[in-house]
Amino acid sequence: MDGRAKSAAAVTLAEVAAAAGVGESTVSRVLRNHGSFSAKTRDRVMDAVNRLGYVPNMIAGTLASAGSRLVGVIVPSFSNIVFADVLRGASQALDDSGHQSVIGVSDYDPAREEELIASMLSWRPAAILLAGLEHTERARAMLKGGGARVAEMLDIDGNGLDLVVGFATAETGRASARHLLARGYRRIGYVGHDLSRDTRAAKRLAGFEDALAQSGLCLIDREIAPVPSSVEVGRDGLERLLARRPDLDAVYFSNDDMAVGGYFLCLSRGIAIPGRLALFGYNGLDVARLTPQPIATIRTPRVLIGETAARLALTGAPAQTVDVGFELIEGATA
Amino acid sequence: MDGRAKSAAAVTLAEVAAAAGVGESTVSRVLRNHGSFSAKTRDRVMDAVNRLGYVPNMIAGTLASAGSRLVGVIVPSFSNIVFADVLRGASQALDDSGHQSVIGVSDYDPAREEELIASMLSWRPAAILLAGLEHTERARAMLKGGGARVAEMLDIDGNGLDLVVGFATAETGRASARHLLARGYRRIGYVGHDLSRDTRAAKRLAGFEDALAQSGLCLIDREIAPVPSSVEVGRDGLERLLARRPDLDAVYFSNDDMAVGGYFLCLSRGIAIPGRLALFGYNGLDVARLTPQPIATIRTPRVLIGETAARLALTGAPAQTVDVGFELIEGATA
DNA sequence: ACATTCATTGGCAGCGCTGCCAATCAATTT
DNA sequence: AAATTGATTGGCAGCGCTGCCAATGAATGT
Repeated sequence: MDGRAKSAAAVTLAEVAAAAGVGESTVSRVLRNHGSFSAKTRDRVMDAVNRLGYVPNMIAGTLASAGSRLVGVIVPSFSNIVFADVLRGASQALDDSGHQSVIGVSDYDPAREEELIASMLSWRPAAILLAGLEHTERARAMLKGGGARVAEMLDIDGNGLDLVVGFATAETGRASARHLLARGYRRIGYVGHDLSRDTRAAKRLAGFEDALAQSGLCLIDREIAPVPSSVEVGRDGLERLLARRPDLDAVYFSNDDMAVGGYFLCLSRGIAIPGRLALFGYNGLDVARLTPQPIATIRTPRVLIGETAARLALTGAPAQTVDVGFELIEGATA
Repeated sequence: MDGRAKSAAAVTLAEVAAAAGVGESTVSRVLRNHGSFSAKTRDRVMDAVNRLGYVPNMIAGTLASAGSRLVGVIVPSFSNIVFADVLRGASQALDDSGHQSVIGVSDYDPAREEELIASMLSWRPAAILLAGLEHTERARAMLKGGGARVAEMLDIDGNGLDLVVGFATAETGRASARHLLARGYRRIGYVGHDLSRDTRAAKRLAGFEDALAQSGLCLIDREIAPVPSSVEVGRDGLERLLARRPDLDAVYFSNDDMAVGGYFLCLSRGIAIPGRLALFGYNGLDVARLTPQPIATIRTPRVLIGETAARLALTGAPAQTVDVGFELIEGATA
C-alpha cells in the first residue's frame, strides 16, 4: 500500500482493550495469563488481539515491571566452534525459560569486552554470560554493581564474580603433558596461536610446561603465530617447527583446529603418526575425532557449560563454582 | 555487603541531574552528545556520572524515543560455521553502527522461526535478519507489518519481503554438476543430510539434478540421512553409498562438512581421489581447503552477506535484492 | 435477610528517559 | 539604550505497560 517499511504506529494494549470492551489491566492479565479473568473475557480479548494483530511491546513491559528477560552473552569469537557450542547450550536453556539472548563478540579483546558489558548493562539484562575469568578492572566493577547475575564460563582457574562454570584449564594442559610423557615422548614441541589474547590457551600451555618441568623436562621448541587459531596456522606452524627441530617426537597444539592442520601436514609429507611424530590437540572437535586417525585431545563439555551457566543464572542459584570436568581422548595420534 | 546479586536500585538520570545540580534534560543531552551545552556543564555532568556509576537505561530511552537499536538475527543453527560467519559479518556492521544483536536459533524449524520472529518483534527491533526466503505464512505477515526492516540472507532464489542478500542457490548446484560433467564424470551419486529442513541444500540438489538432466543424465544413487550435516554423517553416508554402488565415479555432497567426512573415508580406505572417485562439496570452508588435497567446492561470501544485510537494513536502503555471487573452487578432488 | 468471601475487573500512578517548548542570559545589532 | 539573536537550560508530558488497590457483583454462610 504504502511502500515504506515502517507501517502505521503499532497497535497498543489500550487499543486492544477498547476493541475488546475491557480495561487495560484485564488485557494485560489475559496476555500474561496471570491473575484471574473469566473464559468469556479471555475469548473477547484474544479475539481483539488477533483481529488487530497486536504485538506486545516488551520494552514498555520491561520498563514497567523492572525486570527484563534479556540475557547478555559475550563470546571472544564466532570463528571457533567452541563458542558456538557454548552459545548453543546457553541459547537452549534461555529459550526454554522464555529469555532472549543479546550477543556480543569481544574478539578476545578485554577493552572491547568492557565496552560490550557497558552497553549490555544498559539493557538491564537478567544475567550476563562471559567466557573466562579475566576482565578489566572496570568491567569487573560494572558487573558487580550491575544488578545482573554473572556467569563466567569455561575456566575455573581463578576468582569468579558470581557463578563460574567450567573446568580446570591449566589441568588440561598438565593432563596432556602427562599423557605424552607416559607414552614415552620426550622431545616435545608446541605449536600455538596468539596467546596474549587467548588467555585460556596460555593457561593450558603453562599447565603443560608445568607438568613437563615436574619430570625434569621442558619444551624443546615452540612456534607461536600472533594470529587467531586456524587449520592453516597449525599446518604452517608445524612446518616451521619441524624445519627447525626435525628431531621432535611429539607436538602439543593450542587446539584441535591447529592440530588438524598439523595432521594434514603429516599426511601430505608422509610423516608417520604417531611413529615418527605424535600430535596432541585440545577441544575434542568432531572433525578431529573423524580424521583417519582420531586426534589425541581433551574433550570439554561446552554445550553443557553454556546450558548450566544459563540455567543457574536464571534460577537464582547462589554464587558458586561448578567444575564440569573434561575428558582425555586417547585418539590414535599419540 | 548484602550477598544478593541485585544491588540497590540502579542510579537514575534524575539522581545524576540532582547530583550535578542541573536539569534532567541537560544530563540527557550531555550523555547523548546531542543538542548544546557548555563545557563546564558537561564536566559537571560527567563528574556526577562517574561518581555515581550511572549506567543509562536503554529500556526507558528506547520507550521514550520510539526507536530501538536492537536488531534481531535468526539463524537456523550454530553448529554450522556458515551461520557463524554470517553472524560475524552482521555483528561487525551492527557494532559499528551502535546496534545490538538479539540472536535466536530456529533449528531449521519454520514453526520455531515463527515463534522467534514474534518474540523479537516484541522488542521493536530496528531490523530483523533471517536466513533464506522460506517462512511460514504468519511469519511473513508479521515481518511485513512489524515496522522493522527485514533482510533475508544467503539465498536469492525466490521472492523476498524487503532486502535480500545472497546468491543463486540452485545455480551453485548447477555449476557443481557442470564442473563434474566437464571433467568427464558420469556415474554420479549424492550424499546429503536432512533436506526437508535445510531448504537451501534441497535447492542445491535440485539445481544439480537439473544440470545433469540437461545432459541427459541423472544421479545414479543417493544416500540421505535425516539428521543435521556433520563430518561423521558424510563419512558414513559415503560408506553406505559405495557399498551399494561401487561403480560410482563422483559424489556430490550436501556441504563441505559432509565432503570432508567422505574424504576421510577415502583416505582410510585408500580410495584414490580423484582417480577412483571424485568428491565435490559446498561452502568453501577452511578445513576443506587445507586437506592434503583441497576439496572441490563452491565458496560463498558469507561474512560479506551478513555485513551487507546489516548495513543495508540500517541505512534505510530501499527494498532490493543483492546478488553477491559465489565462486567455484576447483580443488584437487575432482 | 444481612454479613462475609472471593473471583473479576477497571483506574491510575508510575517505570526512566526523550522531545518539545518556554525561559534565561550574554552577546550583538541598530 | 532598546531590540534581536543564539546558545543554554529546565520543566514536563508522555512512550506502552504493569502493579496496586478499590470497586463490583455473585456466591456462600449464619
